[in-house]
Amino acid sequence: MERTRIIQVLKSETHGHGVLIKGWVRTRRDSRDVIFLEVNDGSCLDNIQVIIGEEMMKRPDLAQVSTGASVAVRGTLVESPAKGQKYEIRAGEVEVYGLADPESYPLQKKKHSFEFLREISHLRPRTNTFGAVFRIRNAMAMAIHSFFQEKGFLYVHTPIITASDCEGAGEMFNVTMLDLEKMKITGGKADFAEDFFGKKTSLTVSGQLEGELLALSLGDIYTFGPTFRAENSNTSRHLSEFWMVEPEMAFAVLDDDIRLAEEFIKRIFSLCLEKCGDDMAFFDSRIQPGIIKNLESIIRQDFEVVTYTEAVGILEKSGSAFEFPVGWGLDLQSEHERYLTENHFERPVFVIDYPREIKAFYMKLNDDEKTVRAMDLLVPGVGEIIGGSEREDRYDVLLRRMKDSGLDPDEYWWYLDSRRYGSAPHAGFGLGFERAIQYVTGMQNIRDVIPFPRTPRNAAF
RNA sequence: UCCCCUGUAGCUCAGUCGGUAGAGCAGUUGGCUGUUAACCAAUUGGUCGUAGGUUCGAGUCCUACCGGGGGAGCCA
Repeated sequence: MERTRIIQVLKSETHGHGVLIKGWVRTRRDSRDVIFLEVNDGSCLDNIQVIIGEEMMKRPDLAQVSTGASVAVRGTLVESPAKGQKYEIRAGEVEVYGLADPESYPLQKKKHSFEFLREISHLRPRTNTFGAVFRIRNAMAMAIHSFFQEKGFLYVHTPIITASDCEGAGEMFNVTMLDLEKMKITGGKADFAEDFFGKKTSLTVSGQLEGELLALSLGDIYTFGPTFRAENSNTSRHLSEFWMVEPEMAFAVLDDDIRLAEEFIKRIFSLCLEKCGDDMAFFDSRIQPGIIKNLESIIRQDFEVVTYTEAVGILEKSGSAFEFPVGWGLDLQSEHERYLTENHFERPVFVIDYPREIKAFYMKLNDDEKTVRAMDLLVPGVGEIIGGSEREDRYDVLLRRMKDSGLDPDEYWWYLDSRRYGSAPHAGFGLGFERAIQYVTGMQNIRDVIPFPRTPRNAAF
């Protein structure tokens, strides 16, 4: 007999037939004539109740089965005579794969704090919350792929090891085979010519520059992969290793970028609601009440578009006492972003045309020479979720902007070549995958939406 | 990196004015029971984050360091 996933068993239209399930025991309750096991196999939030009758109760291996043990149960799917569940399995045969010593097994039936569960990241996927989070993570990854694939975007792979000294997005991790221990002892200095690649290399902070090259060859592309930032940020919204989605469109301007971003957000949110109804109901009742309604309203609403200059005007006229100053040329702080999206517009809003001084060198300069064709999507609850721009496609302007930003154009000869030969207008954006998951699930800490988080001083598991 | 809070049993926490360690849960044992946050009774379990200091005496006060949380900056 073949194993059936518990999600399928619980959805059965009929009963009375034989089933084989395999999973991990969530709880065990003993009665005089029967043992009740709640078994979960990760396919869904719900457990299946297994009934072990008198004939097997005395078996020594079954006597030791407790929370955390893994079992296979072959039996008959029957309607449950008691309240609490529609079906249960009357066990005919139970095989114990692995026991879990109750004296040391850290997961209890009660609720644990997320801080504690983070210390046992190797076992936390066995809890309701983390099972649900990782099923949503899967659904969202698939939603991203299906959205872009349906639109004809090519999924491209950009390098993880890069020789670009600075991609303009924070501190980078070095990649080296040099013997650092030896250097420390002898007081020697790193000679990167001697290193594995013959030059200094790092882990990528973004695949965007390479993504642009592929867009300027293949049309519409997207990357979806890990990125690394060696910033010493200790917050609930930053990871040292995180996943990023970066679409890039050739022959596209800022307006196309905005339309793509709006459609993209609406689509991945609705696919999560559609594919993970039970898990979303769990987040709505246990993690963040109202999250489903909130997502549904985002899917329904038209997003607002304002220029940075207009946004600053709104903030100046708001009469709100902000902790940080508001003024043209200053970057918008979290509190300002949240005021715009939560208090003023009460919906997602794109802020465009930022001052060039506070944005990256590759963003296209507007005719006013003061602003660039950047866009940030702000959403209620978290603030910025997407950042993007139309790229500077004029060779001479890009070269000037690069020099002004203190970058060495020789290092980026390959990037500049894309503007020397067949340059074309193009635009794209970046979405932090984990932040999107945080938004959909309502999970407060980004460390709890990735299975094994990497943060400063933390790389266990 | 900065500011604030915090660290006591496996987990969640209490511990008064500085006087020598507590609860609930889980675990263990026994009882009851188609149970479902099961229930009832008994019971094991502690270098109070680490290192100094003040004091007759420190979980409690002081200093430094380490860990965790919240906020900020940077950003995605």
